[in-house]
Amino acid sequence: MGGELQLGLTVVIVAVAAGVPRVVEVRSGFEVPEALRGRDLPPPHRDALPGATFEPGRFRTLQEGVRAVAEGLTGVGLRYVEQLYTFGDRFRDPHELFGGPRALSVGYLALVRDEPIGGSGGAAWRDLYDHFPWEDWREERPALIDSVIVPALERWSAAAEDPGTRARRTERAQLAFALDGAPWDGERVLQRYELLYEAGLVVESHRDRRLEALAGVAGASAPRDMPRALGRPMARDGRRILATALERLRGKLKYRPIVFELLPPAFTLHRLQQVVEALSGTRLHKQNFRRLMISGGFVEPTGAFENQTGGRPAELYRFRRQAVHERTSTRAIPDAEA
Amino acid sequence: MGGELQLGLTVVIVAVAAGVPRVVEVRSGFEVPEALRGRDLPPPHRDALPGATFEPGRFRTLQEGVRAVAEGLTGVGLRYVEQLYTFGDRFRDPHELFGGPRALSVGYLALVRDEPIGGSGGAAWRDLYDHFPWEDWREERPALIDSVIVPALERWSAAAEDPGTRARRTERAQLAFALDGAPWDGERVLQRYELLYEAGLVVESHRDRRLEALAGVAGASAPRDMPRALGRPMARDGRRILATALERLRGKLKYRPIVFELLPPAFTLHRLQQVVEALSGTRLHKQNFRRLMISGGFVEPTGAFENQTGGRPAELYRFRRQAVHERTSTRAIPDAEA
DNA sequence: CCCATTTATGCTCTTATTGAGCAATAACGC
DNA sequence: GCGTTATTGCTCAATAAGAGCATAAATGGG
Repeated sequence: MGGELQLGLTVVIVAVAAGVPRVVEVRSGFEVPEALRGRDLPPPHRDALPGATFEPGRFRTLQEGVRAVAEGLTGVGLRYVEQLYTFGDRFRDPHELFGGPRALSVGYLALVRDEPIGGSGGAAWRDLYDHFPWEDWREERPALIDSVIVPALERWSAAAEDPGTRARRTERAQLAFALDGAPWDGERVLQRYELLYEAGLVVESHRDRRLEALAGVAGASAPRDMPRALGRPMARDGRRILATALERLRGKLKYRPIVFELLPPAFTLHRLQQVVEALSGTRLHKQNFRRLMISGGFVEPTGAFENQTGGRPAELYRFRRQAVHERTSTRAIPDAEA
Repeated sequence: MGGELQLGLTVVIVAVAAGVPRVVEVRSGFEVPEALRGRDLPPPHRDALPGATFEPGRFRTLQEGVRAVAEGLTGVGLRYVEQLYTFGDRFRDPHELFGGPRALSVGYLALVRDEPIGGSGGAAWRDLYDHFPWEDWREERPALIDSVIVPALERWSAAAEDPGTRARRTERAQLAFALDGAPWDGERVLQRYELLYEAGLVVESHRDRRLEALAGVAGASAPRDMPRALGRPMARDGRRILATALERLRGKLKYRPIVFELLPPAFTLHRLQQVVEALSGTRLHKQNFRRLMISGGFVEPTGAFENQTGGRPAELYRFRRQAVHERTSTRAIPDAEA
């Protein structure tokens, strides 16, 4: 009852450039299996997260493997690395459908400073919110929530035969997208992605169902309707891993001073706030943000000033590493504005 | 450069019985390798966490595998399952030292109600704090911290030749055990265990170094001194996984209503508080705890009463599942008493 | 039956945190 | 000089949270 097993490492490498949260991506190496050439295959998605098969003999720890993969690919030094989750659902890699080994992957989150990618592997930065347009609330409530998501989720709920299922779907939709008047919870990134996946609102869901049908998985049938697909898709379960990373990042931001790993040694408080906002996807109250950073002991002034601000020059601050210890209050960033 | 790879699942199954937090353990199946019979091997530790090799063909998800392992072994239904971490450090399984495959394991946390174990696999409950006596602050600051840990950590710091290392060790010790007057942080369970491991205060650290020396790992030498060992050891990296589980559990307790998975459908507020205290390892202010539970909407009265309390009868409450949604305030339990 | 004991429950008081906004400061370009 | 832009300082109110006092409702011993 064994079957083959393959363990991969996948890294979500995040930086923030001028208010844009970005992720390192590579071209997907997916190849259409021999037996299916010419058939009605879904087009392979080209964006993929960088990763590699874990070589047991080569690294003492998984994290060493991650660093080697990521730094080799991008030439950028990882300033923070954290294990996210191990993704092991069957068929997460389409090759499994055609006799390939069961492919598990350990996902990692890595933070880097905003630097150009030096590697030669065809890696490039991309705006994180290209994949999750509904997650960026900095300007305003994203329009596609009301114009596309809500109606589609309502149709999806209504489509369930069983009233119990119907109620559960409605409730999940309300919870994930704060439709019941509750405030938006920026952290539920994965919950939202999975809901959209199940409701058939992201292309991957159709791709996977079609592949399963082609591979002859019991009970699988190619979906007929193809509603408007949301966000830029990724190969395999890349977007699920990315959603996990964003969720973790948003959560951690709140009580651990990890933003600073994304910034140069000296920065203005405005720049710092911009980075936080880019990742949390919300706007913050400027004065309160400053108060928390300073009185919380996270930063200290350098004495130097930045005068390209367009207004009054802003003082440059540096991160106080000791702040990690003092930890008087737990919070590391304030709540979003109402 | 491949080498073999083996993926295991390991489960930390937690319940609370009458104020005692307990974990399911099995007898370790470690066997002394042929080549080393009769040599000066460290005695194998008998307590082990339940687990099994993951069979790729058999389960659709890792979590299904975990449920099968855990419920098959104990006969107890898992009420909550969460992936913890994937442990992949080289030599976490001693067999690797003697030519065995690289053994990774995906660790899971599972919560169950306090029930007798029905399985036939030799599984049994054990007090969690047998393994971490320094983590239980319910009665008072554990005496062994001042009598054993602090002096030993001071010796360990002083033993470093390099002044930088010395300073770093001192700082880590202060941070982990709150020696600088900072309040005890119950969540740093893993940090503390790893510190004690590095400082040679838990037997596993000596065991591992002896094994590595026997297996001829470069740079490894059997330790000479054997200071007082703290807490009950476990096979392999069981205690590291257990520490990870306790840390996660303590953290999650604070902002997610998962305590209720450990309780019967109806319970007194006192019982609820006991369970939280057992896991957090601290005492809570009774009135404030009640206030938070009730005003936070986590519980509602059933109307029935419990009169075996020894004093005034206590009302029985039940968990309000909807509380998960309302989530007005984030907190799910108050801070510890000062 | 009264009373000490025990545990549950209700309520107040004080302080710290935090959301929100007003106002002043210090640069720039015309 | 003056409008513009952005930084910085400060106040105020609402809320959450820590701590303790007081009362209620059971038990058991004299």
